[in-house]
Amino acid sequence: MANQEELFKKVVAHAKEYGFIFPSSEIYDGLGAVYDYGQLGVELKNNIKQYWWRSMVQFHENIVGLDSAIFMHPRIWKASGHVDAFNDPLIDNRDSKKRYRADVLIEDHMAKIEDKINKECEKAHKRFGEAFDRQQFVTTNARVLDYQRQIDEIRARYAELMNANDLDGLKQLILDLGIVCPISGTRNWTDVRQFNLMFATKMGSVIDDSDTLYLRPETAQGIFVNFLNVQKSGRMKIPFGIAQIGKAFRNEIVARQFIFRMREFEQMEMQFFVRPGSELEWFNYWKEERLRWHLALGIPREKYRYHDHEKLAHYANAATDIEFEFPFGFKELEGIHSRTDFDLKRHSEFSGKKLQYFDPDLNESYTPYVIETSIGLDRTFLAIFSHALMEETLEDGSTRTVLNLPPMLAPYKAAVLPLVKKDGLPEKAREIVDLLKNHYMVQYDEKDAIGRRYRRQDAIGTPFCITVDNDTLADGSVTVRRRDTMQQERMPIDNLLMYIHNNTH
RNA sequence: GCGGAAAUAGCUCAGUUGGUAGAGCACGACCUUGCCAAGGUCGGGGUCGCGAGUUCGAGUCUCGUUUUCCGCUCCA
Repeated sequence: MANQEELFKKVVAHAKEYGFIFPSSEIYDGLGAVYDYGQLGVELKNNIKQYWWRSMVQFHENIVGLDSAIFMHPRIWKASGHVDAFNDPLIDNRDSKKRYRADVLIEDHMAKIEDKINKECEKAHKRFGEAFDRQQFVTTNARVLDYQRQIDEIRARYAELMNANDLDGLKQLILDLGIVCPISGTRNWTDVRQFNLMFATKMGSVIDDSDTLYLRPETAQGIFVNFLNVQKSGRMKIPFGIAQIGKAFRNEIVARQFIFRMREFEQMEMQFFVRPGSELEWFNYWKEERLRWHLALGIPREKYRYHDHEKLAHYANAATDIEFEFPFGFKELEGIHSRTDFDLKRHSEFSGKKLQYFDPDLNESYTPYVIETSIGLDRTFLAIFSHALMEETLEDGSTRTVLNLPPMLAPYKAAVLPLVKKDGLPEKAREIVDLLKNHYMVQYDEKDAIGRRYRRQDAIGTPFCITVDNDTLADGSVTVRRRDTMQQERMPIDNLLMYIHNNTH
């Protein structure tokens, strides 16, 4: 495990040192859990996107793309359940380190007083037997009336505080009521804090509540609200899918582990619309299909595992994660969820628009069921990058650092290196760069000894180094040195394009 | 959010009881050389994360703060 931690530190350091990933706003002390992709990172990330897009949209005739806006109508997040499910005032007990919903603590406290009233009633019932009239008792007994008055007071004060969104007042109420932590039994509370997973901003010049917009916490809703647009304009027939790559934002309470959990991140999602009743069949299809996609990157099967959800979200009737063994353990990389007709039905309800599909085969209309595949782009980046980074011990006992990326994902496909910086070799190398750069990202490097330049390319994952020497000037041939084997092969310049093509697809 | 640890050059680190900030690598220029990371010469780069305090004097001591890492917690 210590080795794993060391490896993870190396991953972070390597990513920064070679320009893959930088902490955001670093010269201003950074911004928590936000990162920037550097000059090599953006290439790798774009290549991952392209690989996903091709495998989903280009290779499936019944899947089309979409790029919906980050800003969406605020009611969308009401319909999706995001507004209500994640807007709770929370408070921590410092001794037990447990977190509670402040409103639940207060409700529980009131319930305890309610219990006292019930106990008084029971006692009176025993005393008076059949003659006991609860209604009369609770409206006349002094002790019960006092309890009731307490409850009413708390409720009134609580409602007022919640309306005013007065978090300090809520804490004071908890202190005044003498509420203790059920575990530690102490009153050592932190301040009450409002946790809303969604970032809010304002649209328009008039600042009031109706103008509050949220930065989307997932890209899926943009697909659901465009369901009819795409289906009708694209004449799509069920089953069909809509794919989207885009940024999403979550105000995580704890965001850590490098780019694994960020506040601003990128998702690659596909919502697949199917006939009701066939959803579990399609769920299983995508479950297998998506794992195949990961395995095609050449990462061993044992680095992946499925994690089936037992506790399902409110919208799902089946769910599984594809987990990857990161340096810090198996963690979710992609989710495949059977979302039923929850989303389309809710949007239908909230928008008043009928979101249905007329199925010509069945001659009837229905709300389609949805299978979602949702993969974190940054997590995929981290999985590929951390698995690719290795320190290899060579035969002579020395080590080399290699970024063993799948060639199709490598930022640079080739580096062109003049063996020496004279005799016209740099000029010849430039010609080769010009030839290749129309088709591939290539790098030119003439600084330092040739072996050093090979190792530099190894460290950023460039699969091929093309070396120009004096023979090149004579016969138009170059040596191609492969990253993985360090073997060299001599070939005519004319063959380079085809050679790179054949080895990077 | 709680607890623990760390922060000095791009990177890895040194810096003595508090007394003028260093090394290696990397980077730039020039010379030399050439097929698997270490040639030579010269050079650029740090108000020691930030802010206070103690002191004649703080990289070093104290407090606060920010960021990162580890553990807990949270994650529709």
